[in-house]
Amino acid sequence: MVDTIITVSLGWHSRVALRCDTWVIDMPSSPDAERLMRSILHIDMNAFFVSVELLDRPDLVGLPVVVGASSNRGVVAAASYEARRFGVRSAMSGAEAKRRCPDLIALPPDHRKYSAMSARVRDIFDQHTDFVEPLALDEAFLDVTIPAPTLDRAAELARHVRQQIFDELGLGSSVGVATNKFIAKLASVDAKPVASSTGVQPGPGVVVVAAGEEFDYVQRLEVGRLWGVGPKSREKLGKVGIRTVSDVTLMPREVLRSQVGEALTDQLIELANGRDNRPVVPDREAKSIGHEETFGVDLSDVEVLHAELVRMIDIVAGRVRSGVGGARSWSIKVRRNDFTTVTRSRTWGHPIASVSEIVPALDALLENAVAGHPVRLLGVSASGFGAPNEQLNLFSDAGIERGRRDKAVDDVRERFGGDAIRLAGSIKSTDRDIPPTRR
DNA sequence: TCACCAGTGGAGGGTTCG
DNA sequence: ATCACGAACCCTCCACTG
Repeated sequence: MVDTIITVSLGWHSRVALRCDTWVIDMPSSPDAERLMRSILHIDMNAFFVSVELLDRPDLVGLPVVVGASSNRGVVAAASYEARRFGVRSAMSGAEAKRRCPDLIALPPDHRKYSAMSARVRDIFDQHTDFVEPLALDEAFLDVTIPAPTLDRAAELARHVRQQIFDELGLGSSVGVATNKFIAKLASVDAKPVASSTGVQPGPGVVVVAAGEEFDYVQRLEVGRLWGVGPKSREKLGKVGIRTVSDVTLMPREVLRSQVGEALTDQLIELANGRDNRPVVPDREAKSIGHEETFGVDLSDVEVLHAELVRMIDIVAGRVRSGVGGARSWSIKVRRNDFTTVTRSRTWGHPIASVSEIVPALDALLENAVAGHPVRLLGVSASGFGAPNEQLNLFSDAGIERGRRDKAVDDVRERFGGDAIRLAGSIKSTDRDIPPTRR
């Protein structure tokens, strides 16, 4: 587990960092709490998608711009601060955004562009620490304890990184500095610009929550600000009179547990006291890979659904093969037109990724999941990754054929692009030259 | 035969987050 | 009835094992 051990001397005591795992502190004698302190940064890009687009469209700077929501069906993926003045928020429907701000400019999203820019931001982070944990394209945690053992030094570093991102990439960001992840993330919110109906205030850019002030910092916050408390849990907590973070610290453990369960209770108590000992984990590996789509119109035709299923399995299996190679568990997800959602899954004794092996199994689950209802959404996902067992294939001709075919498909796509080849099973009967088979 | 363990792993449903 | 998508994680039930 431990691939690198770094020891640094920090004055009269030393620290040992176990890479990819956790922090262990070499503690000589006195029970000085400060000794356990880490320097954590939460860096959040300001209106990231929009800001990236504006680099190519300087004419739009200062105007209300959103990415996404170009059709009335889509939602806002990111909004400029000028757009936020009108109450436009991310995840808002396009129709609603347009209603609040009639002059809104909506740009189509270009995910590849944002990924590329995100990688450049990441390069800057990497110059300052090995401990970078991305949360999304536009935000990350950095453990900078090694270059900046005090929060003052960390704040200095934060200002430097922020300046560097602006100078080299032309993008704005906000940084929270604290002794743990949770507090750092809260602080980065306070570091952001503020858009009100009167105008856009710049915001401090870097906000530090000093060591020892974590508890006071969170007490007055609304309970929904705690990580893991969404609308449902908020509702449950409200039933027992909990509205603020402070209420959580005053409530008996058992009451919390009865409302939100064991795991969340433990987490809430820690966070509500301003504590959070989760390490910054670099290079987190994906535990599942999936793909799902909501159809333009609800689908009822079994044959069409089958074709869609094959298409999605093909997409996911391709990604799985290009990763670890195979997955033991494969599941489908069906959302019916009445919004009920069901999942069905199957687990194999060994990892697989061969379409011809997966399709029949998931197809059998599909019928059961659909149960005659029109389908609004269909999804496929894989988990339990591992290398597929080649040995098994060697003993059967069919296995060898399977392996060869999937490999051939991957190769064609590699050279000629993802659309160059499709599986026959993913072609709807109406697309074919032959009439649909009767069922 | 019943009850109880404790642990493990699969299934299926659900919540949260960005 | 907040919309889409992708992922992580949690809870509960259940079967199996020793």
